[in-house]
Amino acid sequence: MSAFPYRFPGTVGAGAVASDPAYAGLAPGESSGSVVTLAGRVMRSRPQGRVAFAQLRDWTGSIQLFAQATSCERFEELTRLALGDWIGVTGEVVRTKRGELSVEVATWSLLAEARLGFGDKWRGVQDVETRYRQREVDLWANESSRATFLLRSRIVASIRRRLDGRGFVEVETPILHPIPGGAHARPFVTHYNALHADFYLRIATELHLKRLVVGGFERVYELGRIFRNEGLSPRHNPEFTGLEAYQAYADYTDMMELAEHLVAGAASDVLGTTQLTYQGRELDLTPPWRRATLEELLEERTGTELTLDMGEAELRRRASALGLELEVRGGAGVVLLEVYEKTTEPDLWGPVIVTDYPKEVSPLARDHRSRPGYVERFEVVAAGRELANAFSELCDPVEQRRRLEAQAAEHAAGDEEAMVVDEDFLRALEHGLPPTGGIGIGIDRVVMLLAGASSIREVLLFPALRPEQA
RNA sequence: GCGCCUCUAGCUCAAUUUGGCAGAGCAACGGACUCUUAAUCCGCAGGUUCUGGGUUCGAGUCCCAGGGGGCGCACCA
Repeated sequence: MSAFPYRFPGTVGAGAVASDPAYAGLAPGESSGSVVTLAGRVMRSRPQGRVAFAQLRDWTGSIQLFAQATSCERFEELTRLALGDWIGVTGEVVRTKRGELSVEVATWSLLAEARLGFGDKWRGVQDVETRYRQREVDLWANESSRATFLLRSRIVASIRRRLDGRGFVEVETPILHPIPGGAHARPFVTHYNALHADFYLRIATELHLKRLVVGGFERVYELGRIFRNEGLSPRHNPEFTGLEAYQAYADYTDMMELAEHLVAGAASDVLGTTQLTYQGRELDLTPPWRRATLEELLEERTGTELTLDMGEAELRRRASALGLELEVRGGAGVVLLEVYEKTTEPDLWGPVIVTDYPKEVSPLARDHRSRPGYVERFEVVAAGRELANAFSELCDPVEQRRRLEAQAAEHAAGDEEAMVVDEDFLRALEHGLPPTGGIGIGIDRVVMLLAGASSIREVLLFPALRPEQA
């Protein structure tokens, strides 16, 4: 039997009481006459003989507790609480003689003990390993961490609200895929015992979502976890949150506007502005964002003209002249993209909408309506990082089969990240995919930008880490 | 996978270039205090210096191996 209560109903937020305008006019030493009930952790304790002060913190904020030996039940016991103990209190809202709005404790209950501490009361917990492995400690010890994750939640809510507001329907598609598809990445493999078959954790939601557009879901999105079997870095986690949205009767130019609407909209929803500072540098997300072709940006950055038309040999020659050692195999499109990613993308502060990618590196995007060899695709780059990837979707089942078979040949030749042929997807296209625009947005990276985080681990509650050995 | 950096009390950090008794603040614990704000004051404890070897009269410090973490590279079209 535990001495702790099973419930403690009727609480209001500490932050709400602290900022309630009803108490703003309360003079030092004055009582409000209103009694409130709160619960949270004791994060500071300043017993002082026959009176005592403490800070009570819950997830809405904190407020000072005030107690007098003459009016507070079990006063001595209250002053001996450990920092971090959970308590529930009831008392009158007062302002102390020194002017601090407080709740004068009349009755209280111990809800749970904290047997371990929450770090240095001034500096918190700085050790990043502890902060990642024991996030529950980090959230109490470091106010900025708590703020970041509350911000993340609001960003995700903002994006959902804006998509819902435009008539998009949220769906959930399988995470376990019999064959991986929709992106160029190595998958995690798992085994399904009942089917005696290996399955793959999804590397994208693309193919199922397009099948839903075929099924008549004209505006559809999924916001969920994607898994890629890749290395860890400050910008990569093996599981991350992706948004993919598909809109029938739209093309990639519509997706550009949607990207601006969602990202700039989230900024203004959660920060109240689209002009921010990231890593000490100004970043203005106010739409419209600059639009430029990949080749324009390449030439701006390198001072060298590099186009698909000049062919693989010439592109490789010019890349060498720029001092690049390319190890990629592939044609002109692969080389062009590689040079762009090595020389230009990391220095694009943006935000900029980078358009018109080589068809060779975009097996799911529709041919450009006026530029042979290119597809109607763009990426949004901000702070040197890719935030979004979008295209006019390839609708032609015959062309799509050709592209996937080419991918499958690459896969068979040893490229583990190349796609394989997904017959279910191709059959769906045979039923007719209308003109459709699609976009994928890396939610973690958007959160990083808006939260000012330099590492993706700062915006993931439980980032991937090596298991500790005994 | 490779390179560089890093690991000291529960937390935050010291420990004389160039090896010489491992320390402080906070937290905890005991006490004082009727308005504190990182409360203050008195007292008392607190260590496998990441692990295992080695060099040395002597290692937190130097060397080797291993582990965790950070950053960079690779990977991530």
